[in-house]
Amino acid sequence: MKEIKSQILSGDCKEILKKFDDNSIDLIVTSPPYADRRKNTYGGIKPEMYVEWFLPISNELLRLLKPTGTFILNIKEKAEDGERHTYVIELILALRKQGWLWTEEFIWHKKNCYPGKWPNRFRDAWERCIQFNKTRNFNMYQEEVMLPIGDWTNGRLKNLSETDKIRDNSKSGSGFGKNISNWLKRDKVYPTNVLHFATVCNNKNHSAVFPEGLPEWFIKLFTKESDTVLDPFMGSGTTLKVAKRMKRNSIGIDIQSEYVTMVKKEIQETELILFEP
Amino acid sequence: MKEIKSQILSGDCKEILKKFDDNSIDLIVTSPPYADRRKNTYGGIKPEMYVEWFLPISNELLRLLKPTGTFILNIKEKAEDGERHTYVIELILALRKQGWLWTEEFIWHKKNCYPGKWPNRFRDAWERCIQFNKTRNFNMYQEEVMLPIGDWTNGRLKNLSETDKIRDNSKSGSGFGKNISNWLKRDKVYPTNVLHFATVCNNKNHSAVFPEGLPEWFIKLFTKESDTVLDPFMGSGTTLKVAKRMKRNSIGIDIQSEYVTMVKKEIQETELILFEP
DNA sequence: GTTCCGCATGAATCGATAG
DNA sequence: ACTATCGATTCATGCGGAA
Repeated sequence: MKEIKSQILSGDCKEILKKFDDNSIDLIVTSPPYADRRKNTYGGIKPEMYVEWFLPISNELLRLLKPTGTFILNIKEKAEDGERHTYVIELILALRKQGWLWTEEFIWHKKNCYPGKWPNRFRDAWERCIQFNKTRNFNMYQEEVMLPIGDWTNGRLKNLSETDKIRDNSKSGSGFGKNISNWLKRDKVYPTNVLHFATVCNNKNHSAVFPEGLPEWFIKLFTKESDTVLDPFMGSGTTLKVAKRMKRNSIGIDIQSEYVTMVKKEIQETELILFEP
Repeated sequence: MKEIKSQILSGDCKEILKKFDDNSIDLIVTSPPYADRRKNTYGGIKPEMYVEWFLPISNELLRLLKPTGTFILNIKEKAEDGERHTYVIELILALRKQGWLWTEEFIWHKKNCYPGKWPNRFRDAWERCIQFNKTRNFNMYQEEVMLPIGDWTNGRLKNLSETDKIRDNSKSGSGFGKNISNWLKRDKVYPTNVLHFATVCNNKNHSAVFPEGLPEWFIKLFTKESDTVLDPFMGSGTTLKVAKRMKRNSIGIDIQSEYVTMVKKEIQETELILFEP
């Protein structure tokens, strides 16, 4: 059995990332601090400075990602003074200019979003999970994230006549009829680019920014066992915990030492459990 | 009873819009031709030219929208050569520069999205409904789009025992128990910025780009009766039909005269039905 | 009057082939 | 090399006729 390693490092990822080799990471899943002029965590990056602040970091990420690797950026712009900020879409443009390919934008639909009421807007129930790649030949293991097929098959495809099973696509060319018999055996479908996950609502002081299901989905989709996953803004370490459980090597970085201490402790506890008889 | 008017005009909206007065429209809901789509009907605007093509039109829209009005733009960028195009997010930036406020981005989750399979991406199941405003003091009638609350209340009511129902009935004598009627009153909740609508896929005549529920939702939310709704890219006229049914005045424009003829006919039929004894 | 079932269709995307 | 066309792939839904 190959050993799985979890590295947890304390400090500014802009500097720490420089220590890692070129083309060594299979997947980056991260949720960087959002621009916010009010809060003081991470020094409170101002919206106007966000792109400028992020580009040196993403430049390192581009260097150390494998050509077959993927970068998933979970982010959502804040509303301020009645408008959505533009720093996220400006960041997309800047990252493309930096050499990234903007492959896709997944929507994370937060089924139980934060409560609240405002006169000019409704509750924000979605975030962007933006997919960037270094090349067009990235790894994607689509079968790993297939879903149970919709209920419509129960009442519909259950009992097709023999003629339907034989029927080819001579009539319409719509394609549906061609391999109709395949559908009888099928019980799974590929997902879409809209992901439904409930938010985490724990009472701990260090709350996770996303539920475990979110990094788990991307780790399944873009890596295999023994691959290496990086989260340069580790926070409470959700990505790391999931990576470890799924037998992926992982690297987590955070500027706040209390997070680092906490995650190290939790990961060690996991190790103890894993090696118990 | 006030008369409700539906104006249906044929031609290039860039020119026709010039005829309308400043500050005369309460809501614009439209789905312009997407880049490189509908080549036969709109000539297929090249992605690189999209912003340039749209800005003169949006300039007119800005002029004729009331200060309290709202502009909803339904659009989605295509994937090409392995990447998402950037013209939509460039358009957002350009519209802000033109003077629009980017208030919100609603997600239309298409539950029955187009099928297909590719090695590098999943099916695209969402579109943007981008909200722009002229001022921060736009009208928003949030109560009009409240939703029945989810399983929580349903389950609660469903699980009430017979004795509970009888007991409550005996107290009030009004058919519904006091407690139950309280639950019913509280049976609504505000929606979020994620909208779930199936796409239109019937085997009827000209197909609509969005289901009636979509413009209906925005018309409820941003207008009241006798207000005026505009769709400069009318197409099969979904927005117009819904506006008429909801007693809003409406203006529809399309460059294709066959669409104009068709919608005119359908709207007239609606009138006949409305005025029948 | 329901329920069931056949059928067509949809702002899709990629890769190969042809001009 | 660059563009246009075509085939292959895939899934949830509304409509209408039948049971």
